[in-house]
Amino acid sequence: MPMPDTEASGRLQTELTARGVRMTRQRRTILDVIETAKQHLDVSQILRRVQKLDSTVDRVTIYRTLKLLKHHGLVDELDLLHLSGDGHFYERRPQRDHLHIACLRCGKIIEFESHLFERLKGQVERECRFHIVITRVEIGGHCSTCRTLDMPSRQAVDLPSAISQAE
Amino acid sequence: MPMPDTEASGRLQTELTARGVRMTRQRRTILDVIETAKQHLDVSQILRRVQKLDSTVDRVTIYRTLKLLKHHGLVDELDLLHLSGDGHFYERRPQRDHLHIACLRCGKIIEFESHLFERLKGQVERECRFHIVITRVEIGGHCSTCRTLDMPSRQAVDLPSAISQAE
DNA sequence: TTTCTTATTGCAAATCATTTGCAACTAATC
DNA sequence: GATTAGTTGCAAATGATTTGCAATAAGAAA
Repeated sequence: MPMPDTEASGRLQTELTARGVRMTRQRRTILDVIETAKQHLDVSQILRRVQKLDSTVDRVTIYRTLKLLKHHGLVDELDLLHLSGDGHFYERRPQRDHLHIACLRCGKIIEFESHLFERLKGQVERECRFHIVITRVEIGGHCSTCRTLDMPSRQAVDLPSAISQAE
Repeated sequence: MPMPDTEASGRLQTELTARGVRMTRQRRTILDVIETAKQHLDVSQILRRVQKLDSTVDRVTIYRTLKLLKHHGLVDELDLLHLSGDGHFYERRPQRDHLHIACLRCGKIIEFESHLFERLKGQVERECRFHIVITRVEIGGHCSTCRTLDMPSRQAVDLPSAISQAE
């Protein structure tokens, strides 16, 4: 599932620099990896890709950079319903919210935008007198392909390993 | 934030027994605690309450029982936007889905049901040809009280998203 | 009820993701 | 180029969750 390619490459770097954050060789590499990712990456995947470009970068630096980005609201942290363990996944924060729809059988992640969700947010803001800053929607179930295959259904939550993080 | 008190107490136990799961003294206590909880509990909170009733119960047993309940789809696991660390919170699975709305300043959790969300799910099922099994919606922002006080709370100081978008 | 089989438990140790302390390093500023 | 505060890599610490194992107890059968 490709991520919406809505932002110019290098935007994260621009954003951070504009906010007075010091730009290092390591950070540039990490930002580049996140920015060009076609899917949601977890820390280990980011590390692997970063180290292909610069083998000296340490895992800790990934953590620190991700924390920085989170604090600046430039990436979102997801856990995709814990489909594959308790790790977290990261994506550039998009301008429009989208739902993450995860197939519990094959692990595919679908991203979905909907005006109904926008209306739902409006309802929450009005009826709860709440100012929404961030949203996260994760939906689990069975995708059309897996339903067609009609495999015997396993317990919904019983397949932590169904998801291959293959790259 | 009280949880909707829609299910008869003891239902978890009934469900598990019906599925042929062995019922132990420890499990009964743990199920009881989860079932009568008025709020979302994390593992430590569950442990504390369980040990008030039976001090011999070990933390490990809480983990194992929660895993059991998850596998049977009887509880939902939330992380409430990592408002307080990376721990997980648990609640009985409700019959109607609800949104979790978390105040990034005071940490209050509001539960909200909406027909718009039901429509949104219908849209996903139709347009993505997807069969929904489980949903999780977590919304972060500022509640009416905190907006009225209009004062940055120190409690929320290390909340990633609180900082990011507030400015 | 007593026996039997097998799942469950508590404890200790292991594992896994993430964080922290610290000395060496380096980007941005003068 | 010198200065300084922020950043890095490494090793060790932390915190949540899991696992190995021997002892125990639930539920079925006798």
